[in-house]
Amino acid sequence: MEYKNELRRFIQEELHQYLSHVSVDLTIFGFHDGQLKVLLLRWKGSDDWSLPGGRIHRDENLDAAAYRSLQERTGLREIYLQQFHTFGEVERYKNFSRQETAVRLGIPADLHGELFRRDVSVGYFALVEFAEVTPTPDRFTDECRWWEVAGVPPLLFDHNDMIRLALKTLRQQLSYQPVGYNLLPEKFTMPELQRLYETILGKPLDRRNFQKQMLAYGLLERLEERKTGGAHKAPFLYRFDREKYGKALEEGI
Amino acid sequence: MEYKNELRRFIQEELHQYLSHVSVDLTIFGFHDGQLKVLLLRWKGSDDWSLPGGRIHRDENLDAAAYRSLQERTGLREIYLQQFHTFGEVERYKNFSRQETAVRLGIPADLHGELFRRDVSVGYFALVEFAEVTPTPDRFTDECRWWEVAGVPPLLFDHNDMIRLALKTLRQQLSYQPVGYNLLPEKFTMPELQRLYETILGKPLDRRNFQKQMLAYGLLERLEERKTGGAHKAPFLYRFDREKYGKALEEGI
DNA sequence: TCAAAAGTGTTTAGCATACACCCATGC
DNA sequence: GCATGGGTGTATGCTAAACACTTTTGA
Repeated sequence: MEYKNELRRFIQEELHQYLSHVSVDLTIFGFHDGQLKVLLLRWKGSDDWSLPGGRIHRDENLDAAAYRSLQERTGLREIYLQQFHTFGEVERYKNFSRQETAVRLGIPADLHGELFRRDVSVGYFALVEFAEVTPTPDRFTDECRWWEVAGVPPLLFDHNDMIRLALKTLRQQLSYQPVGYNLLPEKFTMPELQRLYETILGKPLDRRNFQKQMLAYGLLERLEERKTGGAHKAPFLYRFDREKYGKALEEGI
Repeated sequence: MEYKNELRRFIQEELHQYLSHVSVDLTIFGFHDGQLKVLLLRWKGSDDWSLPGGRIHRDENLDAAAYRSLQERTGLREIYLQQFHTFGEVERYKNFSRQETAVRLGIPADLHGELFRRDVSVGYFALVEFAEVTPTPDRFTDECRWWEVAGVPPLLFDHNDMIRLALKTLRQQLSYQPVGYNLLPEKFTMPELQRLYETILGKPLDRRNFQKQMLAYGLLERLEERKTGGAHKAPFLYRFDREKYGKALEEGI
C-alpha cells in the first residue's frame, strides 16, 4: 500500500520535474573474485531485476544525470562513465510484455500509462572499483547487489540487450583505450590485471606477452613492494600513472 | 507572415504527435569531385544553416524516425545509417545564443519557449551516393544543399560539434568496417575508392598498398570492363560483393 | 622437495609500410 | 615522345604471437 502511494506521489508531484520520454540506464561493471560483475536492482515486492537508471532534470545535462544515478547507487565519485548507445524502440519490453511487467511489479492499472510511458533511453556503462561500492537501492527497489555478468537472469525491459551491448563496447575499447584504473584497487599485481582483461575478453591471454604489452603502454609504475601472503612467489605491485592514463584515455593508447 | 502561421500551426496541431524532449539529427555524408560533403538546410528567411533532423512519432522506433528524415531530405531508401552519439547538454546553443538564434530565424517571441524547448538529440550519420540524392528542404527551411565538410560555416545549435564527432566516428570505423558501398556508384575504379578513403581520412595513401589491402578484404569483385574516356590508362571497374559486404559490416573486417 | 605461480627473453610469423618498374593514353 | 595516371611485385620493419626456463614460496 505504501508502495502504491509512493508511486502515485512520484507521478503527481515529481515526474514533471524531469524531461519526459527520455531516461538513462546504467550498466555498472565491477570486478571481484576473478569475475566481471554488474550491479542490478530488485523491484519492491517482486523477484524481478533491472539495471539502475534515472530521469533527467529539466536543467541537468544528460551526462550529469547519468553521473548522479551512478553516485546514488554506488556512493562513488570520480568513476569512469561512458555513453554507449541510445535505445529507442517503441517496444522495449523483451523478456516480459508491458502488461506482464506491470503485473509482476504490482503497478496499479491506473498508473501503467503514466509510469510506463514510452521512453528513449540513453545507455551508459561505468567501471567501478568493486570494494569501494556501497550498493544502494532506489525508491522503487528493495535490493541492490552485484551479479556475475555471465549469470544475469532475464531482466525487465530490454536490459539484457543493454548489458550485452555495453560489454561488447567495453571489449572493443580494450584494444585502443586503457582499462583497469577504475576496476582495480590502487595497487595491484600484473596477474590481477591480467585476470581482469581475461575476464572482460572472455579468453585466456599469454602471461609474458600480456606483461610486455602492458608495460609498453607506459602507463604502469612498478612499486618496490610485492604482494605478500599469497601461497607462491610474491608478485610486484603496480600502480597506474594517473596523468599518463588520463592522456591515454583521451587520445587512445 | 505565412511562415509564422506555419510555426503556430505546427506547435498547436502537430507537436503533440511527437515525443517531447527528444529529437534526431542527421549528418549525411556524400562524396563528389574528390570532396567529402555534408547536406545542410538553410532556414526560411535567414542565412543560417543547420543539419537536417526531425522528431520521433509516438509509435515510431528511434531508428525509423532517423530513417524517415533521411528519406525525406534525400529521396533515398536503403542507405547506411548509424547512430553515433546522443547530445544532451542543457545548453546546446554554441555559435549563437538561444536568444540570438530565435532572432536570426525570425521566431516570434511567444513561440520561443515551445519551439526551442530543451531537447536531447540522438545523432546519426548516413553515407549516401551523391548522384542519387535529391536534396529537399523541410517545412522550416528554404534550401537544402551539399557543403564541403571542410568549408561548413558556423551552424545553428551544436551542429558543428555533431559533424566533427560524426566524422571522427566514421574515420575510426574505416579501419574495422568496410565503407564505400553507399558512397560510391555501383561500379567504380580503385583510384576512385582510394580518393574516398583519402578524403575521409584526410591524408594520402599509398596506391599499391591500398589496392592490396582492399582486395585482401575479399569484398571486391573486379569486372571485365574498364573505365574508358579518361585521359590516361583505363582503370578496371570494381563492384562490392553485396553479400560479403553485408557480412563484413556485421562482424567487422 | 615439490607443486604452483611469477619473473624474464628469444624466436617466428604476419601484416603494414616503403619503394620501382612497366603499360596505356592523350596531347 | 612525353607527361600523367594505372597496373603489379618485392623487400623491410615492426608488432603480435608462440614458446621455455628459472625463481620464489608455502605446504
